[in-house]
Amino acid sequence: MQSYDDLEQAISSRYPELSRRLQQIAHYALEHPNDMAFEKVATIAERAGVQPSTLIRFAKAFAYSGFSEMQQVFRARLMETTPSYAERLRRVRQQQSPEGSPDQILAHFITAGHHALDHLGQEIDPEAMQRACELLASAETIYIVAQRRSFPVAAYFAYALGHLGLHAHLVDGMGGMAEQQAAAMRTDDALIMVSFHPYAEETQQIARVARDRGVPAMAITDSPLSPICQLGDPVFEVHDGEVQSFRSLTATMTLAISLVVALGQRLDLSLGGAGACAQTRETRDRNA
Amino acid sequence: MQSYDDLEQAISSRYPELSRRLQQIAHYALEHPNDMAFEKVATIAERAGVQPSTLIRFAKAFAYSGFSEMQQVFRARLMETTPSYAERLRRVRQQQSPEGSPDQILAHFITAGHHALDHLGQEIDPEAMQRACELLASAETIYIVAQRRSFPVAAYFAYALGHLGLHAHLVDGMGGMAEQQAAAMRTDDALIMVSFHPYAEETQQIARVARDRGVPAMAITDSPLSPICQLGDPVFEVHDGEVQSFRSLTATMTLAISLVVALGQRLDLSLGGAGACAQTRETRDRNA
DNA sequence: GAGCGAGTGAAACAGACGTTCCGTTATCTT
DNA sequence: AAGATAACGGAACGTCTGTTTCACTCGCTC
Repeated sequence: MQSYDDLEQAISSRYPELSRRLQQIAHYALEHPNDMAFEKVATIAERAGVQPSTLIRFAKAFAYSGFSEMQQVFRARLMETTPSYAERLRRVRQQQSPEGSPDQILAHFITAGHHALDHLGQEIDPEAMQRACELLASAETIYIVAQRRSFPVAAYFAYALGHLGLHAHLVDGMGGMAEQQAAAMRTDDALIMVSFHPYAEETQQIARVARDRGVPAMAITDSPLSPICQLGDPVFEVHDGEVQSFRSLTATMTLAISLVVALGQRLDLSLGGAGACAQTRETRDRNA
Repeated sequence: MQSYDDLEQAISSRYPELSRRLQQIAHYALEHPNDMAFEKVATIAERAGVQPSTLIRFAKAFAYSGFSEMQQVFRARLMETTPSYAERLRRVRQQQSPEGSPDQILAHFITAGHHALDHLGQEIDPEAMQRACELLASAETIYIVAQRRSFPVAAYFAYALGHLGLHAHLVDGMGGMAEQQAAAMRTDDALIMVSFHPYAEETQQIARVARDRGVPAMAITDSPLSPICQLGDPVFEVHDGEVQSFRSLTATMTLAISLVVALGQRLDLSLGGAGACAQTRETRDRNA
């Protein structure tokens, strides 16, 4: 029982057979693992509303020699993955521009990526994701438009949606035919727009075409002031790290894959179980 | 001096004026903050090679009432951002397949992204990044090849390298002309290959052409068993999260942007200061 | 309802801990 | 070179901590 995972599981599973006071401690331990790691027995006992001796009984009930030995497990939990992550976040907060050797630059973007992912989780509206899934699930054909720096995201959408067996059409503007490609959109289709500052004109153009033709459109962008904000619904605002105009697409790509997988699950469910599952597996083998 | 950031900065800045033993402790404290948070005075003293009393002198030198008070700062550091992040990582380790509502799926990929970034930092060889930069810096034209799921990475490379003012050529195989496009490669060019399981045949084909023609080639792939491992140098092995065959490109894209920025910095340096800087800024404004 | 056993609370104990103190050593000044 | 000052090592001290012990209570069984 040296890992916290094991201990946590043991506490959970043996909870019912514990005595009342021991349950009280189990409750407190799982809810305040930080206290368990740092505080003295007396402090924890007081906060949990038990006697210090009961804490030792608790530890012994889980085969530790005493409380101190159990406390080591709670401390190890804080040491395992944490320090490097928190450490690096701290660095980036202080030093904004990446400098030095290539691996220092890599370390910088890794940290910036962590940051972006954290924010992504906090800022995305669950209800908007739900709406986006429904929008895409009911579309006959899905058009995707994104230029320049956003283009890799579009390429990813096109590839992944194709894998779900959906009709996905990448409006790449090849041969200057973007608007002609977009002109084929119908009201039972859907459009995915991705655009970041300074917002390529071509993308806005197609967004307006979609609005005029009544084609439902969702958007991924970087600011509520973005011109495509009024042209899409739902709109996802993503804040990726940016350095010297080079935007890391970490958060954006994560949002993209999440949408695709959520959509895939929704389609599986609506088709119902086994058959759909087989279809997914069949699709899977065509990967590159 | 209640935040770890302040303490760290104070230790760094006052380091020169400290006595020899106190410097010894300063060194140890910054390198082993975990020990400082958890271990007893005697343990830390032994590991740092000083007497316990010296540790108290150290703490008092930074205006703490004693060692214990200073230790609280090191402990607080571990509590601040940690639990949620480590907690989520733990969940993902247990539950591999994402299920549930769209935002739960998003949360899953966010955590997987954190994971992938952590590993990226540990696994990438700094020396290989250095070599890759030199390779790309000295190339006349940079060719990029990647198919299907890897294609978004190639698109990103092509866009970003173009922004550095380099000749970047995306071998997209349009119209089945991939090999003809590749045939233009010369020995003073360079090739970037990106390929993940199951390794598109077209990419391997072009990799062989490059080898036969003596064109230096770097590779990003997902396994040492990948067929392009022997065809490239340096080779970067990246382990992105994968769910139901949908590969999150988080780590790969982070590596890509890092390479590009490191390369950009190298070019700036070799061109020398102001002029190159202005060029970068000029390029910046053309972004989309 | 009496006897039994596990569970619990509170105080006592032994050991460890952080801290202080003082003799010694090193470093810089005059 | 000698003194003065700061730094240091190591032992001693008093406190605090984890643990143990034991008396007591509660809940069950016969």
